Amino acid sequence: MLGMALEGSVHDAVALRLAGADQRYTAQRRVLVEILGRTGRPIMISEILEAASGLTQSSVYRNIAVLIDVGVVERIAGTDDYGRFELAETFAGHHHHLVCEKCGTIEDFHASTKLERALGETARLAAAEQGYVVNEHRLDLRGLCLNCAAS
Amino acid sequence: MLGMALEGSVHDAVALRLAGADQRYTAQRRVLVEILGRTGRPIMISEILEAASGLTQSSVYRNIAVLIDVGVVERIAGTDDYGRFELAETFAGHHHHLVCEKCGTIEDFHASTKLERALGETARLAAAEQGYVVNEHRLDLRGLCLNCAAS
DNA sequence: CTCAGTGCAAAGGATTTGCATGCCG
DNA sequence: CGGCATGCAAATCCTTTGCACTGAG
Repeated sequence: MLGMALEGSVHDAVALRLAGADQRYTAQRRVLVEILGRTGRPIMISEILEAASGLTQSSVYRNIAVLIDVGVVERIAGTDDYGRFELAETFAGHHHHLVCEKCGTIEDFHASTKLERALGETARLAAAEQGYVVNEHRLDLRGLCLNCAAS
Repeated sequence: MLGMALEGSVHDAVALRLAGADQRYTAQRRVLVEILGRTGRPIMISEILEAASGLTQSSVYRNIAVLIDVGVVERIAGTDDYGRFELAETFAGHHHHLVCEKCGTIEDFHASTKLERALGETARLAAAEQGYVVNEHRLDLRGLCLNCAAS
């Protein structure tokens, strides 16, 4: 599983998005998408730098910014203030996060259809009540990951 | 409404928390609690400094840290990386956030009993499936605030 | 008196930007 | 060739910390 490449369709879709913004799908950007896609949880810049050698910190920041601009990557805020990044829901599918309050690690999880329905309804209600234009919802469950709960 | 003081019971409870940690409820800390309590949404340090004159930035950071330590204040992460702070749920009541994706402002809102029940159930399920110890849940609705939707 | 609390200035640390060079189209 | 992409280093900006002073108990 590890080391396996992402489906080509993902890269094609990303290339399309970049092309639409007159941006190139360079080797480094491809590596970033590959890493984020395989990891399956939001990761920090430092983790990206460890995952692949030969990447420069500033270029990673710049390329992540570009990928965010074209809607391929999303920035996730956890409990600490280290930025974490993952593929946007268009590519990774709709999901939510389990945030460890001790180590800050974030994992993905999928909610039940029932809950998603309730969330959608709430979004509509809140929008109606407060005049908000609600684009999406995010559910975070905070607690201790398997690792931190043990120690 | 604005300019109205918080109920004394809030200050009493805060004083108790601080005393439990051998900390004093100083004038400046009282001002912070007063501001956060009246604002009713998570605000940035800069907003706190504007809301009251005579506060020093470093002292505000330090006092906010103390209040977080004793569980009176919580740090909220939005879309930008400016830290935002509000009274903990023990004092402000359980609620969720409407996050404006344009200006970053965060507003509080309360969810229906039905949704809260569904959220609790989801937390239990996720905990069971992933071995997580879930302490709390957070629901963010992302979109545009009244102000930004207009412009 | 003693020690936490406060202010001011300097230090930290993640993130951003300027600039010269490299490389794709 | 032209312009975006990249590396390196310097600059930013929120936040934290060192240190001396003040004030409450």
